[in-house]
Amino acid sequence: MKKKVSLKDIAERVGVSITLVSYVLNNRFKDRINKEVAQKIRTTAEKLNYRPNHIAKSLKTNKTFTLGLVVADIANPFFSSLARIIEDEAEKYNYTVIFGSSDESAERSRKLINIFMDHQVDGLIIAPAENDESIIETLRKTKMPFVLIDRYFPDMDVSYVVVNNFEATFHGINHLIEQGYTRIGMIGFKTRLVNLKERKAGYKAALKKGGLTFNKNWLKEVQVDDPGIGEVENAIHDLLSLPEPVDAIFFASNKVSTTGLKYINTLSVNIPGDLAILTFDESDATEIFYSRLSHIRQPLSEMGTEAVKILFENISNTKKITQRVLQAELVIGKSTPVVK
Amino acid sequence: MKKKVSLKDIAERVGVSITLVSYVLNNRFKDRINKEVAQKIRTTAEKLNYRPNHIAKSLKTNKTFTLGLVVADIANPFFSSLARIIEDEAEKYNYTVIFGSSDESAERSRKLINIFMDHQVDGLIIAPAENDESIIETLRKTKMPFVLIDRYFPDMDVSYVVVNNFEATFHGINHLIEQGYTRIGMIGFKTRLVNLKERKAGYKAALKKGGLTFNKNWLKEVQVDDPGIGEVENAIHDLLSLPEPVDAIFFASNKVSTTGLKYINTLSVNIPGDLAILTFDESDATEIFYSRLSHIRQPLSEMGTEAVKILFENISNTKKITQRVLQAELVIGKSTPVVK
DNA sequence: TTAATTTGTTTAAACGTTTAAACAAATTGG
DNA sequence: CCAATTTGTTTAAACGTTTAAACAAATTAA
Repeated sequence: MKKKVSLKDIAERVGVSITLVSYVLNNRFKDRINKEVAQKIRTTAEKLNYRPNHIAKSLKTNKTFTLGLVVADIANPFFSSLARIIEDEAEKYNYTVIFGSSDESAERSRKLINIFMDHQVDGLIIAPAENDESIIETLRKTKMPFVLIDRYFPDMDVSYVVVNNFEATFHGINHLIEQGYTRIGMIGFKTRLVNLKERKAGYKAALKKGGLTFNKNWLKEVQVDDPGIGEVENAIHDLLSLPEPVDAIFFASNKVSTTGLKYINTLSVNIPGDLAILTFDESDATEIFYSRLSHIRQPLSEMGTEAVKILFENISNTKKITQRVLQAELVIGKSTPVVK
Repeated sequence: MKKKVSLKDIAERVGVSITLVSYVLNNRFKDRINKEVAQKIRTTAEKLNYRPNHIAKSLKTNKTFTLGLVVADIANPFFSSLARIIEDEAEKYNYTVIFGSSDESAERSRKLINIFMDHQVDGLIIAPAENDESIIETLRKTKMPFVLIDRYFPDMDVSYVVVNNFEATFHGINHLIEQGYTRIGMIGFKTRLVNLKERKAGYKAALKKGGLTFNKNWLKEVQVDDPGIGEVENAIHDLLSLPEPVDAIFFASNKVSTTGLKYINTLSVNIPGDLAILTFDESDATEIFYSRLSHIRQPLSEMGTEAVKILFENISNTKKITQRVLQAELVIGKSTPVVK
């Protein structure tokens, strides 16, 4: 097929100026423009199958109707579900989403953010990685609107949407204690990411409040990035091999819970008889693992829509900072029954 | 912070023409250009924190270094894993990916493809929906390079990367028969999508070859798009309530297997004692379901890299059509033991 | 009847790049 | 020493839009 048709082609065909064609197709000055000419322009545009060149438009208007999404890993169901919600929400504003996975690396984050800015996105939604403070800080000094999601930096004055990790975990662990568990292990992450640190803090606080003294052998921390073959497996093994093995395990995210559960499947451990399970995040695992798992459910849908909403407020109103902490909810399944 | 810096700003600062700045920063004519001037340009670019305006560049060069990815649903782990692979692969070519979910609707497919083309993407990777023939056919007549993935249209002369659905399923069902199962149910889809029809055909062919006469009560077909609340659950219920219940179920995709397994969990059916399970696609469920599931594994990584490779061949060489059928592999787990 | 206004359309510049072509100055060749 | 070449740089047009401003013709007002 032939060349792409431009306003010029239509203009020539109809015998008018490019400007007029532009006005008609953008419905501007409709009270001024001759109805018949307008109609003719419209029909030839249709006939020639005209599609506006978004790039040219963007160059002039400085709006690309594109937004950049930086997540840790789009293959992680947590982020892909979020991505889907963001996609749908963005579509309502006629926006398209370009995405990238940082793999929890600050270097990759920076690279992605730069690339997206080079592409002149109108805004960014970012799940920042561990050492992204400086990147985000530079971004803040820029006129580029953005919202952090899932993770944030406590005393940085930027928009974000996160959940109440501390309280949610606190409640979760508290639930375990109330059910009668007394040796509660946790598999978390070796990281400075606040959302994950809050989960750790919530765990410890709940133990304390429940009158259980924290035993450092109960807390296992793995790498956030590069999974580390067998790290989770070893952690579980260790927790179960203690002189007094744990009677419950709290998985701090879907990532560890998924690998963890796979491993537990290979052991002859009876859930929840021998071991109770509580996990942060919902996933297929939550329902498929043979006893329905008790878990802490993040309001994904709300997170996504809020993030987009805040971003667009930021895009139009500029520099309005909104920080939202949503409530994660404890869903009690069958993996944490009352201890007999 | 201030305005974005452009080539013009650098040019003015250094006291040279915009052209020269462009040449230097793009490393063109390096043998001609005065080393010191070049250096000065580079350092001021650095100092001003110059970032090229990709949009302006694209307008001139007609390349956006962006590609569009259309999947059924980015939240489906099958597609998000694929997306991740495509992302990584595209990055090697310095490409960014914009994505959209069609929800198996032709109308949405068309819309997404149009949007992506308006954004002047350099190419498209598309998992087409059920009635996308005409859209793809129009696309074919265009100069836009594209590759279909996962699904294709048998006698359309376009590039694609798919798997051998028929044979893979045939082998899978054959395995069940060899293990001694004689009443094998299938939960598939009510659809015209070839990849799924091939799975059905493979199922039937294997039954026939195995000397089992196909019983139409064994085959349940659900909607591909709009899941239909309880459809899968009812199907399973029916299969197990037959006068002679099935002794094995083949799930035709991760989508049905995930919901199916969740439901089976709520029943008092013993897997694999009462019921063997075979599923197409790998997912967390495959390993987490308490007996490791036998399944048919699609070579996701190969699919993604091949698709990108073919797309880029198409982008540079133009109109070279490549059709790749990759081999899906039967992974024998513990859900399909020999019948005693 | 002429000035002011309205109507319908065009001109021209701009957005930030790329790139072919032009050009002046310096260098080389014969 | 002059012509030809090389070196280093600039001019100008272009990509496909948008948009302020200009404009000519028709209409209205006084």
